[in-house]
Parts: sequence; C-alpha cells; structure tokens
Amino acid sequence: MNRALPPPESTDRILDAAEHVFAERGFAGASLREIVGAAGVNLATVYYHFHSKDGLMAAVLERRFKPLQDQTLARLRELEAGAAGRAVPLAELLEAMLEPPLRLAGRWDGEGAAEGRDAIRLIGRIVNDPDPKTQRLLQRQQRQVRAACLAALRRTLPHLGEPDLQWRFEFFWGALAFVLCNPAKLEAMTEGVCDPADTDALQAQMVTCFAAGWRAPAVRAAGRHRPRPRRDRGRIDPSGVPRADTRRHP
Amino acid sequence: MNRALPPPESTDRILDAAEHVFAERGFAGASLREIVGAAGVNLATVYYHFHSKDGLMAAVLERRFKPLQDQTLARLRELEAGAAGRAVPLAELLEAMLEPPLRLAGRWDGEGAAEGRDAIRLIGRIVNDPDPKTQRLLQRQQRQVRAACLAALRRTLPHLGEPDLQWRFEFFWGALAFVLCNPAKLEAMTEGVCDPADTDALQAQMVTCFAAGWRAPAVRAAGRHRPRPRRDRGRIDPSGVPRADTRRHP
DNA sequence: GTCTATAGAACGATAGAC
DNA sequence: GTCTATCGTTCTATAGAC
Repeated sequence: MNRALPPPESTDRILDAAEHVFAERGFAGASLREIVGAAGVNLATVYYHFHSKDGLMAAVLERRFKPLQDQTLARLRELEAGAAGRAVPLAELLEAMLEPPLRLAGRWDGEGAAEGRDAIRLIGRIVNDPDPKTQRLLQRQQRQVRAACLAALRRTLPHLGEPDLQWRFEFFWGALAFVLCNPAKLEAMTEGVCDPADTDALQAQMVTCFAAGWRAPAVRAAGRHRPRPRRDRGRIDPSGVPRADTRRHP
Repeated sequence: MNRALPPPESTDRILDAAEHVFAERGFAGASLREIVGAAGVNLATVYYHFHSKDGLMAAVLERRFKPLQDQTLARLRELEAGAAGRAVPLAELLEAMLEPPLRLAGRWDGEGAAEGRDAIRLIGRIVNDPDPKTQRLLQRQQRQVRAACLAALRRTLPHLGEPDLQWRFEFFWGALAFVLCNPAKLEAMTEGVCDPADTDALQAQMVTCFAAGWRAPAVRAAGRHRPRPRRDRGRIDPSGVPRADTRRHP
C-alpha cells in the first residue's frame, strides 16, 4: 500500500513495538527482549533512547495522550464558543468526549491497522492499573481534560449535585474503557452481537445510554455513609461471602 | 476482636496473601516470594497445595467467584418467582446485579477489613486482562450469570434490540468495575467527592443512571459498519493522531 | 506435609568496542 | 549511535531431607 513512506526511525519502531507488547502483556508482563525483538533493534538501543523500562512506558503513553487531550480540549472550546454563553447540548458534549478515543480505536483496518487498537488497549490497561507511579502519570495527563469536561457538564446539567455528576462521569469513562480496551473479550462475551470495530454503533449506544442516564434526577442525598445501613430486603441466600475465618495472620 | 476462631489453615493464609498481592501488583507483577512472605509460609508450600502460580491464581479466583455467582443467581430466581410471570421491575434487577459485588466491596472496615477490597480490586484487574487464559477462566465463570441477567432484562426491556441490550449491559459492568476496582484512584481523581467506601451512594447512583440509560429508546439500526462514515461535523482541529513524525530525539 | 537448598531460565540494566 | 557480551538479580519450579 504505502510504498513511498520513509522507513520508520528506530525510536518509532521501538515505540510501536512497545505499545503492542505492553498492551498485550501489561507493563510487568512485558519484557524488553520481546519488544526489541519485535522492533528489530538491539536491547541496548532501548536504554540509549529511553534509559529504562519506565522511561519507555512513559514515552509510549505520552505519544498517545497528548493528541487525545488536545483534540478533546479543542472540541470543547469549539462547542463553548458556538454556544455563546448558553449551555452546550448534552449530546454534543458526549460526542466531543467520545470522538478522539473512538477515532483512535477506529483505525482498525487499512494502513494504520493495529496501531489504534494497541494504543486503546494500552490505555485501557493503565487506567485500571492501581500502581501509584502509573496513576500519578495518568492523573497529571488527564487533569486538564477532566476539569474542562466537568465544567461544561455542570452548566449543561445544573440539576445534578457534585457527587451525582462525578459518579456518573466515572461511570462513563469506565464503560468506555471496558468496551474499548478488550475488544476480543467483548466479541467473545457477546458472541458477536457487539462488534468492537463498529465504533459508530458504540458511539450511538454510549450517547443514548449516558445522555439518558445523566439527565436522570439527582439522587436525594440520603444520610450518607452510615457504616452498613443497607437494608436486607427479604434475603434468602444462605451462602454468604466467606466470613472472617479467612484471615491474614493469626 | 474474634478470639475464639481457630487459626486459619495455611492454605487460607496463602489465598488471602495471594489475593492481596495479585490485587496490588497484578498477576505478572506479583512474585510468589512476596506472597509466601506475607502468608508466613514456605515457598514450597505453595507448590505443594497449588502446584503452580497459575494454579494459585485459579484457586484465588474460584474462592470469590462462586459465592458471587450463587448470590446473584439466587436473587434473580427470587425476583422471577415474586414476579409470577410478569417482567421484573428494572430497579430490582439492577439491585440484584449490584448487591453481591457491593456487599463484598463494602466489607471495608471492621474485622473483614481489607478482604473485600482486595477481592474486588483483583476482580477488577482480571476482567480487564486480555490474557486468553484469564479470559477463558473468567468467561466460564460468568457465563451462567450473564445469561440469567440478560434473559431477565430482555423481558423487562422489550423495546431494546439485542445489540442495544448487550452494549448497555457491558457499559454497566464496565462502569461498576471501573469505580470498584481502583478505589484509591477514584478518590484521588474526584478529590474526595466520590467516596469508594460509600457503597450505598454508589448503588443509588448506578441504579439511577442505568435505569434511565437502559430505558432510553433503542438506537435506530443505521447502516452498520461502513468503514469510516463518521461525519466530521465542522471540524477545526488540525491536530490528528500523531503520525510517525512525533519522535523522541531530533 | 513442611522445610532447606538450589537448579535453570529470564529479567533489567551496563560496560565498552566500534 | 549502534552493537556484543555479560553482570547481578530475581523469578518459577523442583529435588530431597525430615
């Protein structure tokens, strides 16, 4: 297909290979030897350019996150400008949040082929990684976009209190990451009913589901966080979760 | 607190420690040495009882999944019986799906302390793990519950087509896993607005958001999966996903 | 069943020639 | 900048005494 393009520099080949292997095996499960094998370079080259496994991962993430951020922020600014002081319609906000990741995920066939898929799968991996180092990196990257989205949502959904808004905001990203980051699983679980490559269907379903979900009334702030007040409504189930006879140290 | 209980068997201590370390570091990132250190047993003991790292992980998961499954299936049967042929109300279905994991996650303070949290964090880890071996194990475990939930939902939400239903079903579990499996991140990201220990608030928000989202109309089946038909509505953004010219060193 | 001791392999990282 | 060669560590897993 693309014959005229110059061969990718070795750093790009390393980043591409690392993205793939990290997405496939996770950070801890990936070995630099598999990465350099796939990239067709030497082990020492990685250390020369990125000086550690951590540094390589940081470079891989930065390459993807920056454009995603920029695109989303640009779309939001555009919407706010067009709204001229009024609240931006909910569906448009949702689409602005969805479009950059979906466009990346949609690069599914053709020349970009596996690139987008690996990138998205990797993002899905790390947003669920509790490792503090990863989380700091991620949080720093997402802070600005998150604030911008929430600010717009507050104006569009003034009936929601802050906890309502942020819980549902997390639901949104969680749902998106879940279906995007593990396409093989989605297809297997739904037995082909949901096609992870069909980003148009995904976008439509996300917009429909969350526009309605976010418009739902605020949850009345019931006396929050009394230790365990959950009503045991008509329980039968005799099997409890295993009790404290499973303990840590005697 | 609980003094009369017999000391936990070494297999239970190993399972508890493994659950904690697997949740903290992931499967690949966890080392058996850290696990046996926390469990206060010898390395060989693990191999005697579980005969491999894989076997240990399988045992850890089985201990948690079985009760979760049984509880959900029991709740669903109970609801269907009470409905006597009519469709089960949506809110009750949602609560039946939420209660078992939330009860496990809610074991947050008191004697069970970190147990439930580790279990839930681990589940959150593995549902997002693309490793085929993990996925087969998970799929086998979840198959029955998934089918039962979907069957009930089909009766309660007859206006939804099969793709609508299953997309939104995945959104639901994705959202739940996202907020449950990484409590530290949720609290940091929301700057304390969302308290992951407040499972009552989480349940209320999930029910409200997804009851509305699932009741939303079906997405009209637009001519599905033409390669890249997404309308570029009034784009400004010149920054595409980075092509191969974003590099590290000039 | 529970231990010590260690095999055997893979890992991240570095030194140093070119 | 790119290579080969290797260091030192850590890992899963096993052998064999008690």
